[in-house]
Amino acid sequence: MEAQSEIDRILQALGDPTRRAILARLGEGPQSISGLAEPLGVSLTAVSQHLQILQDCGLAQSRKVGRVRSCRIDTQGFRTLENWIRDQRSVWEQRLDRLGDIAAED
Amino acid sequence: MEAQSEIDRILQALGDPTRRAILARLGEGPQSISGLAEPLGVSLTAVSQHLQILQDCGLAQSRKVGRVRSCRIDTQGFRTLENWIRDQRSVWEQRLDRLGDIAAED
DNA sequence: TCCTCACTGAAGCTGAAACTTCAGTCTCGG
DNA sequence: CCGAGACTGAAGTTTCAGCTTCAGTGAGGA
Repeated sequence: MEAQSEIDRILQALGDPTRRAILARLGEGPQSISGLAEPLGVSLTAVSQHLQILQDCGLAQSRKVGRVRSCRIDTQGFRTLENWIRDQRSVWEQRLDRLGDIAAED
Repeated sequence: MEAQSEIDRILQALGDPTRRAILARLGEGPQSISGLAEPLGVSLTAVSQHLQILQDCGLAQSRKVGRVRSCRIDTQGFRTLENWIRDQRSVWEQRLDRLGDIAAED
């Protein structure tokens, strides 16, 4: 299980509650690393590590402004996720339409 | 962090690669526990445990037919996930429209 | 210039999650 | 009724993701 796809990395990233809390906060507007760390009660290092993961799969962005890192939501990863779910559903629906086995098995 | 919401449990469930593999297989049609375990190279017990988690958050269903457990996709959890993403996006888009700070900050 | 503030990198710790084994239970075919 | 096959439950093991601390680095204010 090496070299995951983007959707794998997105789902894995969203699996962690601290990262979801970071994203929720970023949803309200841009934040610094300290601004994110404080309400969560974790170290700056922890937030930096999470942010790296969120950036690597396109769920967050950041850039350094002076000595402060400004973090924000990246919508690209969420679009990827939305498309993935749509694709999944269409696969099942096609299969179910084709076989018509819902009523048959239930 | 006790008593997670349904969307939290869904995302946490999808975070695991083995569970995603199980769902991918179920996407092709119903399967028994053994049918799921064999290609994954894990024990039946492991699959049972994962299935329990997937059922608890509405991503899979199963029922026992004789001595075989028949497992399938549950679309309910995926609908919940799809709605969650839509909601998230609409929140950000509202904020960005209101503040018009994309160009201003970049 | 010097100090503080905001972070970063390296390295180690720890608890929860994923996995295993093994001993049942229940179903079905012969 | 007996045996094999499909799971299930309990209990133990192990890995690793998320966390910490601490020692830098580099920006900016006094």
